[in-house]
This record gives sequence, structure tokens and C-alpha cells, in this order.
Amino acid sequence: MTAATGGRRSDRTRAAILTAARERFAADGYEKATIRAIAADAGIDPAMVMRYYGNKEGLFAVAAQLDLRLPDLAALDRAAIGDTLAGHLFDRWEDDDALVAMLRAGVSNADVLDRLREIFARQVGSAVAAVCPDDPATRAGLVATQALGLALCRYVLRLPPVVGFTREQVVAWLGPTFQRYIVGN
Amino acid sequence: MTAATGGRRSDRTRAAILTAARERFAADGYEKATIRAIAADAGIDPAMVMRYYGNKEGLFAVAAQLDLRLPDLAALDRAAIGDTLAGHLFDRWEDDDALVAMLRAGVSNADVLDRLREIFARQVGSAVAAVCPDDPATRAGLVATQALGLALCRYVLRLPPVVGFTREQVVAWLGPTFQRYIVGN
DNA sequence: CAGTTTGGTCAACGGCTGTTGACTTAGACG
DNA sequence: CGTCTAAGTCAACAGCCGTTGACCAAACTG
Repeated sequence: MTAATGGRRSDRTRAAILTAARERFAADGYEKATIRAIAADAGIDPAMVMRYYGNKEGLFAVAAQLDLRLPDLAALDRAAIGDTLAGHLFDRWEDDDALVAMLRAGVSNADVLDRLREIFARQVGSAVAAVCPDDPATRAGLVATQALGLALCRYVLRLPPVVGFTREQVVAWLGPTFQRYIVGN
Repeated sequence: MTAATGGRRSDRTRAAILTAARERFAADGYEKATIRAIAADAGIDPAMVMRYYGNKEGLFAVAAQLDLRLPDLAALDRAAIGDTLAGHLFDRWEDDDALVAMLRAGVSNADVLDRLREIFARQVGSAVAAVCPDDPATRAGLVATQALGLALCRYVLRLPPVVGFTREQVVAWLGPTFQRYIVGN
């Protein structure tokens, strides 16, 4: 039905599995997000998950692909780097379950940890290095602590005051922190 | 043997279970830390864990008791609050697995999440409120994002630059951040 | 029309888990 | 010594998990 998309008949199923998987991994973590539950959410048989994604690890690898899409900090007004980064991360995480999924899953899965390390070393590290060649690794690490700390408290722990933060509050409070970590001292 | 401690014979076993449990929960998270593995580490039978702690949840509840032992911020020189807090948290976490255990476990266990929320609402919230009655909930939330972000990156994700931070670096970089979050703006 | 590929279902397997109850040993006490 | 109790062992249960292979149905191809 509705061949309008032009894809093969199974593409809908693949997509349904992926959507259900992202939600389950983000909500329950890697271990508790069972293939049976994901398949049930997608309205199909668990065996289909194996057919299309090989095994649970393969499904997770596809479901938890994460691109922070960081802006080019070097192209910004130097004084606006911190605020821009804070706003960007806020926007990015508000509509993508992938990071929460990786945080929840990585906490108890060594492979996911490796990928998270690589993502932050590469994406955050290079973004920071582009504007501050002085000890970029330390600065990127500092940025990671504050950025991931926000994500942890807001989306995983769901601490009430942090859940209630508006975009403006995040920019106003965390922006200066990022600014100092990246170009300060 | 060695009745020097004066405790009952079973106290050694209880303590061995607890020690093994803390390490396993911190290293593997709640789901992957199996009672069988904990019992093996402690050199006893899995059934003993049930006898002494009822069930897995009961064991975790005892193993993951967490007291941040925050200093009385009001008794400090107001300008030293941030640095003192940064140094204290660093010291506290370097020699207590409990927080890492709760972070790893809480990520996939609703009850643990409740306890983490309560701990930070009460301990961090009241410490902050003691020195800054102006919107203490928001300020405590901000402190939590930076503090837990450091713990996450250093002990769970083990991001290389963050793992390499010295106490002096943590105080120098995070101290001013805490200072601004607690008494700034 | 027949035949072959694709999409999907079903029941089952082996393995690991938390948990239980019956059994055996060691210590304390009279 | 005998007795009673606490401490510890052992084997097993039921349940859930990821994964598999045999089977069925639909749809495209000639």
C-alpha cells in the first residue's frame, strides 16, 4: 500500500523497527530494551529484527548513530562562542533521542563507551581546537563535562529544576561557562 | 578465627558481600552485576546474599547509600565557596564507589533515579540554599549539572582528558563555575 | 498460468537470571 | 558428651533473554 515513497515494501518495517528501537534504547537502556519489546512496539515479529539488523548490537549501532552537528566555532564572533554552543546543544538534544540512548546504553556497554569517547574526542575536540589551539584536549574535556552533565540531569536523571530550564536560561547560565572553558584563562 | 572485631561470625560474610557488591555495581551497572558474580567475588554462595539482604534490590539499597558530606557553605569565606566545593567533591568521589554505582545503576532503574533525585534535591539543594536564598533550586540544579557531568565523564565515560585532570585543575576550572552558579549574577 | 523471490509468522532451543527450599556442617551451651 | 542453632552448600525451579530454522503468504517475473 501507499507505494508513494517509492521504497521497497520492507522499508516501512525497517523504519518502524528503527523508530521503536531508538525510543526503547533511550527509555530503558541497552540491557532492558529487549528485542521482543522493540518488535512489539513496531508491530512485527522479533525474528524480523534479526533478519534486518543481524543481532541486537547491530541494531543498536544503527539506532544510536550520533552527529552533534556542531557549528564552526571559528566562523563566529569570538565573544559569542559560548552562548552559541549552549543554544545549539540545547536545540540539538531536544529533538533527537540518540544521545540519551547512547548515554543510557553506554553506561553498561563497553562498545558504546568507545563510540561516545570517539564522538566527543573528534567532534567536540576538533570544534574546540579550531578556535583555541592552546591545550584543546583539556578544554574539550571541560566542555564535555558541562554539556553531558546537562544532558544527564535533564534527560536521564530528570532533576526537576533542570527539566524546567528554558532555552534562555541554559544559554544565559551555561554560555559563559563554555566561553571560559574554550577561550578563557 | 580472628574474633578481634567482636562481631558475629557472619559479619565478615556480610561485609564481604557488601564490598563485592559495591565494586560490581559500580563497574557493571545494576542489570549486569549479577548476584552470582557478586557472590563469587565474595567467595560464598549466592544463597547467602538472599539470606542477608533479601533480594537484589535490598542489596543495592544498602550498597548504594550515598552521603556527599557537603561542607557548610555558609561557614566559608564567600569568595571561596566555589573552589572549596570543587575540591571537596573531587576528594569525596576519588575514594567512594557509591556515586559511580548509583550513576551506572540509576540510568536503568527507576527506584535508583528517585533516590538520586532526592539526594541532590536535599543535600545539594540545602547546601546552596544556605548561602543563596535567591532561587536556590535553579542554582542547585546548575551545580548538579556540572558536578555530575564531571563524575560522568571521569568515572563512567572515562574520557581521557577528564581522567587526567588533577585536583588542582578541577579546582581551578570548575571552582569559578560553581562560584558563579551559587552566588553569581 | 507456474515459479521464484521477498516479507512475515511461529515455535522452539540453549543459556543465564533471581530466587527458593532441603540438606550439611560448625559452634555455643548445658 | 548430646543438643540446638546459626552459617553455609547444593541442586533445582520458573522466567526471560537473544537467536535460529522451519514454515506460510504475498508479489513480482516469465
